[in-house]
This record gives sequence, C-alpha cells and structure tokens, in this order.
Amino acid sequence: MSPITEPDEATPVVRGESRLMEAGIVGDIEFLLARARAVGSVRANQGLADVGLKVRSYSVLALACSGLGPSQREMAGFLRLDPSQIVALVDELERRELVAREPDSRDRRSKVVTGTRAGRTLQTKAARMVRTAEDRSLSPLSETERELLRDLLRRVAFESPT
Amino acid sequence: MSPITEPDEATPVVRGESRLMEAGIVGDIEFLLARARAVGSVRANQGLADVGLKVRSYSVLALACSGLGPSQREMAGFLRLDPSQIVALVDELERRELVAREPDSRDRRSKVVTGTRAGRTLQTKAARMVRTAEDRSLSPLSETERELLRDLLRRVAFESPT
DNA sequence: TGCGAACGGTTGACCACCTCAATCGTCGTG
DNA sequence: CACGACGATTGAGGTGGTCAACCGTTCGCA
Repeated sequence: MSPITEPDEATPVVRGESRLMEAGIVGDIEFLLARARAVGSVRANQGLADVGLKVRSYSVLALACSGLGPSQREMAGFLRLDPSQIVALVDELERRELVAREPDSRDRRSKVVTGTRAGRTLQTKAARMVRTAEDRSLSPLSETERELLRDLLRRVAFESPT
Repeated sequence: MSPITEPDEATPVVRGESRLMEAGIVGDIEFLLARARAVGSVRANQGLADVGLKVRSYSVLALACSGLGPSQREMAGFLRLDPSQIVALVDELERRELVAREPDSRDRRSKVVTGTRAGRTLQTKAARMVRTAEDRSLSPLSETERELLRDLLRRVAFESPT
C-alpha cells in the first residue's frame, strides 16, 4: 500500500485495503457486520436484478412462499422492518402478481401473504442466485466455518435481548 | 406451526419471534447479517447518542484517533462508504473540533484526518459505550464464541473477492 | 352487552443515507 | 509539459428508515 516499501514476503494473503486494519475498530462487531453486509449485499442485489428483485423484496417473497402464511406484521417483526415498508413491498409484489393478500379468517384485521404459482417459481429461481452470490461472499471460509458463522449469527440475530 | 398445539415443553429458549424461523430464509447470510445489524446498531446508536455520535461518525472518529493518520479516501475504502459521505462526516466532526484535516505533505491532494485532544477523549468515552452495547448484543454467545464470530466476520468482510 | 384500549394495515411526511456525475486542484508518466 | 489518473468536494436524485395519524377490527373488562 505505501508507495515506497516493497511487498513483504511474510505478509499473509489479505485482499482488503489493509493499512487501517491496525485500527481498533476492526474489533467492533457493529463495524464488521456493516462491512460484511456492504460487501455481500451489493453482490446479492446484482444477482437478483436479473429477476427484478432486491434483497428486501426477495425476503418478503421468500416468506410469502414459505408455506407458513405469514401476516404482514409477522413479516415486519421478523425482518425488523417498519410495517409501512412491508406494505410497499407487498404492494409491488402483488402488482406483479407474485404474491396475494388473503384475509385472515380468524382476524379480519390482518392479511396473510402467500406466493402465487408464478411467485413460487420466481422465488426458487431467485434463491439460486442468492445462493451463488453468497457462495462468493463466503469463499474465504470453509464449509464448516460457514455453518458455524450462520449459527452464531442466528443466535445473535434472534436470541439477543430487545 | 399448527395454530392449535399447546406449547411444547421441549422447546429451547428462543427469545425471537419464532414462528417464521421455519422459513428457509434463516439460512441466508444476507438476511442474518441484516437482522443482526438491525438489532445491534439500534443499541449502539442509543449509547452513542449521549455523546452526540452515531455509528457512522464514531467510525470516522475512531479511525482519525487511531494514530494511523488516514486520508479521507482510505477511510472511504475501509468503511465501504462513498468519499462524499466521508466529507460530510468529517465536516461535522471538524465543526465540533473533534478532528482536524491536515494537508498531506507527500500528496497535496489528500488530507489526513487526525483526532484533536477533545476528539480523543470523546472517542475513548464513546468506545466504552460501544463496547457495553456490543456486550448486550453478543450476550447469547460465550467469550470464545464472540472471538470466533469476530474472526469469521473479519475474513468475510476483508478477504472476500471484489 | 357495550365501551375503551390495543392492534393490524395503510398513508403521508420527513430525514438519513447511497449513488452518481461533474468540478477543481494535484500527481505521475511519457 | 501535456495528458490521464486521482483525491476532495459539491449537488442532484433515488432509496430506505422513522414517525405520527388514521380506519377498521379485536379484546379485556366492567
């Protein structure tokens, strides 16, 4: 990086811009999550652009196609989004006839979102693209390390106090 | 799953809204990163609000106070932000006299950002708040698991292909 | 039974943030 | 020394996050 020193032969292979790795901030989980996400979501969005989706809309579509019949509020809580954002996302997907809002017979306030046939086929296609994008993001890790990372993140994301 | 079954006594303690955990999306790294970050950054921002910072401005301040004398462009690459965003963040910190822009003697195009005395004291104070916020976010993990998560994220965040 | 509080969905406004293109001064190379 | 590349800056345009208010519905409770 510095313009004068020649490459150190003992330097481990570090693809990132490395001079600032000395800074204490690389120990911050918040920073690491932000940067990992920045790296990955660009790629995921690129892949999903082919089917006219983004990570946001893909998440909603995936939940709608899960067979669990989630209400919009459930989606909002699960994805940590404001309910009003779900409205817009479902609006868009419904306009494209990928999902449908069905009234909940038990509670007429809430609406259950389910994937249409077209939605389900698109979702499986999109899931493949997400997975290949993910593969590239996780390429520095071995298979067991990837599973480990998923497990640790799952616990932080779901079992952390409110 | 089915709406009628009574609570299963073998169910592990899951604090999250759990019904949708059956959905395949919980295996998505992108989703897990987004949710973990959503959980944690709210807390971190709350803590930092006491000193008038956010995670963004804190990151810039921390880099400025690292003693590494980073240029704005280095910061941008490291934090994965657009250079124009760095301008605004440094403007704000400079206005509060927490950091100073110094001309780089080697390259008069670039400006080195360093923390002032006030900036450094605020930074150490802020670092404490970030750490306690992080402690709560990572509370579901043991100490060795936390280090493991940090290490895995570091590799994904820095060694992943462009 | 009926009343009020709470809730789900929706809308709209507002602010933070991201991305991009254009500009200016500076650097490096040929 | 001329030209292309680069760092910082500005401004525009689009997206996303947050919040308050609203309507219809449900639930707790008197």
